Amino acid sequence: MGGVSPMKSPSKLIPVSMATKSPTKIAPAPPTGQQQIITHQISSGGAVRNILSSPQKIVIKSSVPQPGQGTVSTVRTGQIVTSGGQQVIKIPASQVQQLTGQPQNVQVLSNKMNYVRLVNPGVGGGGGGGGTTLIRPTPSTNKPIAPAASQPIKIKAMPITHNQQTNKQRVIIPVSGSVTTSSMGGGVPIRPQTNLTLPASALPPGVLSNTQPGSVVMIPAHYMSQLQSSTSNNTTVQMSNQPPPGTIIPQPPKPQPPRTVIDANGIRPRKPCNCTKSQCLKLYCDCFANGEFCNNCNCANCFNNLTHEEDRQKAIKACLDRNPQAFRPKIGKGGSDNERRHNKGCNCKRSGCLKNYCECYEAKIPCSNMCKCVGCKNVDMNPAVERKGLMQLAECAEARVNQQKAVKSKLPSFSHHSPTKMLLPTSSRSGYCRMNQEVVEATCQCLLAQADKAENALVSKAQLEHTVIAEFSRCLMQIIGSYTSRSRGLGDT
DNA sequence: GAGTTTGAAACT
DNA sequence: CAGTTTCAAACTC
Repeated sequence: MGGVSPMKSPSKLIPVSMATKSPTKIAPAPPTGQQQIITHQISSGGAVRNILSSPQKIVIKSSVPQPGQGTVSTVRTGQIVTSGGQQVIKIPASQVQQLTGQPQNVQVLSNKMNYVRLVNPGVGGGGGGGGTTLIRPTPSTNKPIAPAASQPIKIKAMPITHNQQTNKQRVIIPVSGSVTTSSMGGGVPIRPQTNLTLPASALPPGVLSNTQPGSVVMIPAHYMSQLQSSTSNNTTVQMSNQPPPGTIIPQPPKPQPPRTVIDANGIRPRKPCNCTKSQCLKLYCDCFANGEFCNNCNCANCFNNLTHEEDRQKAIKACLDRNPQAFRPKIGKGGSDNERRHNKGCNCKRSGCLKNYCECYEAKIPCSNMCKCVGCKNVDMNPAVERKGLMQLAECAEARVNQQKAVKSKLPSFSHHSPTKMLLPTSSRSGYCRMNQEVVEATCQCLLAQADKAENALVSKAQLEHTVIAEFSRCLMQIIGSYTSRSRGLGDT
């Protein structure tokens, strides 16, 4: 079978034991339904907090354009507002200012992977379509409002391309400029406007192209999420903690209990990483691999933050050089039924793909023919379940033969090998071949032929089953006979 | 919580 | 591209 179990058609199996955690390296399954209020917690002392501490107020409205959009809104920082059935995220202008040193306008995109983009006046971003919401800074803010921020801000929701699988919202904050927005209804995908040489599709969030006007900083949207959650608990942001202007250092506030709360989008918040040697700039780091800044992590010597943006970008580029798909979701849609599957497949050897070491198992999807795993038990349990039963029967029989032979020859038992990838002696270079697809299919065809034959003969169900089982027994003996004869041949040499 | 196991990523 | 090393998460005790 060429290393692939024929039973690994991607679909429905999900072992009962898989109920626990969301994959950390893998984008969670897409949430359903409309946008909901995000409930991430905001950390104390992190970049987010810094960003949020400004009294200035910007409303981000993210979602499908609806009638009623386009009204002018005045909001308070940190508030979550429902307007016209939509959720409104309020982002303090200082969040941008913290990052860029300048008042910024904000653009929010889409309801999944959203970006906020701040561009120079005249740089314009903006896309077409969709309604526009004008947002004004709240006059009652207790801080002076920067001139640029005092201008009404137009915000349009806009769909973002790619990353549909991650369902994460991200914010792109350009270095300076005014506000442009585009709506979800046909907006133009946001791309870095500067000299980034990476393809936009490969650009992970958090990439800062440069600090020139018009450049764009992409900020993982969980910052925004965190903002929201923090403000959902405390309707107003604590302004007293405002850091000095210009401080944009996302200090990963350390140890926090693992967040187990699932937000309203159905997304389990990312687990904090614990990287110690990678500086969170390699794909070992889940945060980095997911294109996110570290936040609330327990990592040491972390460079995956805005203060090390240059290093971070280098690392991103290095990763993309090695693998242009490095930042694409590992779980994609595959097959005719469009079910989730691991794009690369796993390579598990010892876990049987039944532990979270296995990325497929972790993502709660059965292994597919993309996988090169050994001893895979993370197989589809659906239609082919009967076939699988037969296969397992055959495999168990083979395993017994192997064990007996191993005992006789005092060789290591093969019993640890995959039941679905039983090794058979052969003349191949490796010395073994697997019970391959051809054998399985041939066996199945034999069984089907016998079943058809019996069916046509109008025999009883019991007789039909007996016929099939007898045929299977014959096939099995043939397979085993083939194995043992070859094995003898090999063993003698 | 320390130590071990595991497999992906990185490296050679 | 295969083999090895490094790394961090998962797991075990």
